[in-house]
Amino acid sequence: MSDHLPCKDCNSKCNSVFCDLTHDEIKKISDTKRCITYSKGQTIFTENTNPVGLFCVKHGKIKLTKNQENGRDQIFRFAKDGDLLGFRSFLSNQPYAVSAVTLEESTVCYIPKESFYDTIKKSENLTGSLFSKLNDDLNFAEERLSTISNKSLRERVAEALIIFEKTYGFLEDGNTINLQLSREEIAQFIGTATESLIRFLSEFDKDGIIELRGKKIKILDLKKLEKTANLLD
Amino acid sequence: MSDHLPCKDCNSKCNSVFCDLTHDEIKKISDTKRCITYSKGQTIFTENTNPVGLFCVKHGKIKLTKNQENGRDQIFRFAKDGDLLGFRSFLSNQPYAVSAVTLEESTVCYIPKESFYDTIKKSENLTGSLFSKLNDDLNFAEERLSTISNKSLRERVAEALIIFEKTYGFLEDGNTINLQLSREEIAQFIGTATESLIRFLSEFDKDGIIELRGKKIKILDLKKLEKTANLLD
DNA sequence: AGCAAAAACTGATTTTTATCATTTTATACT
DNA sequence: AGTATAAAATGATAAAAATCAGTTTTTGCT
Repeated sequence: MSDHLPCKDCNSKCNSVFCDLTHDEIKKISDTKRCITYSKGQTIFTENTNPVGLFCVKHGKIKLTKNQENGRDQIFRFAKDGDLLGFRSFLSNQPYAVSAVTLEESTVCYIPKESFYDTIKKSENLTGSLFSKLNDDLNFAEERLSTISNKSLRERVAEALIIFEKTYGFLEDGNTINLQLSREEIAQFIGTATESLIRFLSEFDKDGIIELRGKKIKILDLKKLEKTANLLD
Repeated sequence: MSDHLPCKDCNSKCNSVFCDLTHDEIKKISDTKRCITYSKGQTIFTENTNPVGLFCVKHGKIKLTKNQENGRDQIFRFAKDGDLLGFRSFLSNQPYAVSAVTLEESTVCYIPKESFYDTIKKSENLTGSLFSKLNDDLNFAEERLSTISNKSLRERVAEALIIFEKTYGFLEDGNTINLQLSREEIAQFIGTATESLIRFLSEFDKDGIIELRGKKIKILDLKKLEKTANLLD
């Protein structure tokens, strides 16, 4: 499935690194891009394969995972509207470090290497945005590193829910997290056993901090959740 | 203490992002830099303070740490000859995310923001090197994240020793790791309690994989150590 | 050299988390 | 709708790691 709205008219443009490009620059990208719609659970690219281009998320939710030696997956981070995928492999000329898999139906625009490379050479703005994006990713990774090595599982479970909300926000009701993951996937993000995760979710539910309805999670008491995550001073 | 060898004559030049600069470019950096020698345990810069420039390691060993909520420190990574410090804060115009503390006497060259900024605007090479350095740091952080969430403490202890060796190499004898940390610091890198770390070090020593002599650690059987770290196929 | 302080180490115990086994609930399919 | 299958949940137990308490060793200092 394909869909060729020009980049300049894309809702996600200004969440992306292309926000400050000139008309001509954005047109160049736009003319060479190809938009693809993936249904839930499809793989956009796979770790250790060679990239031919990069991807910009038009809309959707995507997990970035890595296969571990022990056979399990780990979720490293999430991508949302406007996020650029695979540009690190592009910049460093190396295979993809992670796999990208959709968490719901998502439309992603493929940008060939060449047109991106031409633009980056000319545009100072784009270079700056890319630095800033890389920097954000690194900050996120270091935050996670710090969380995983210093916080208890209980704290990490609470923090994960807050991260989900910060990344994708709430549904219209104002308190249901706008992301549906399996318990296994949540555990893969937190770095724990599924059963252990479930225990803490149930506990938070019992304590009235959250409400579980299948895969939907409502945050009933954000302050308490933040406190549980040890995120308040 | 100060020492003004021009960058072009610096041994660490080609371990640094300045390796491929032109004569003029390197001269500009060189003319504005200021080299400072720190003794062991001194702080070069502190997290959450505002950067006025960046630092290039002429020679020495430096730990990059972050203070955790629970009062403890965590060591994120290490810097060695040629490494650039504080450039992320520079690029993103944000306070330092980490503190830099010397692990032994180290000479570090301070480069004012302006001269670096001028160079980066003109030099495609420098931009490329910076991307590549950021990318390496991010890969390292993600590797660590994956290690900490998926490996047992035993495996992580073994892996840490290998990382120390990969970063700083061996002494002339060919098997003593060229880095002396306190047990507490090693634990801060691995993300564990000091006592737990000590137990595994003692175990490896007993098993003939390593030899402990105070803070000096000899690797007697690298293959076994790699196997213990789960790093072989 | 001798002493105080800090760091390294060891043992016992508790806490945390993973694992295994099983039941309950939800989901997908004809 | 009814059944097969997968996912979620719960309980019991085992394993891993942290903590606490104390001893030994090392280091730094006069």
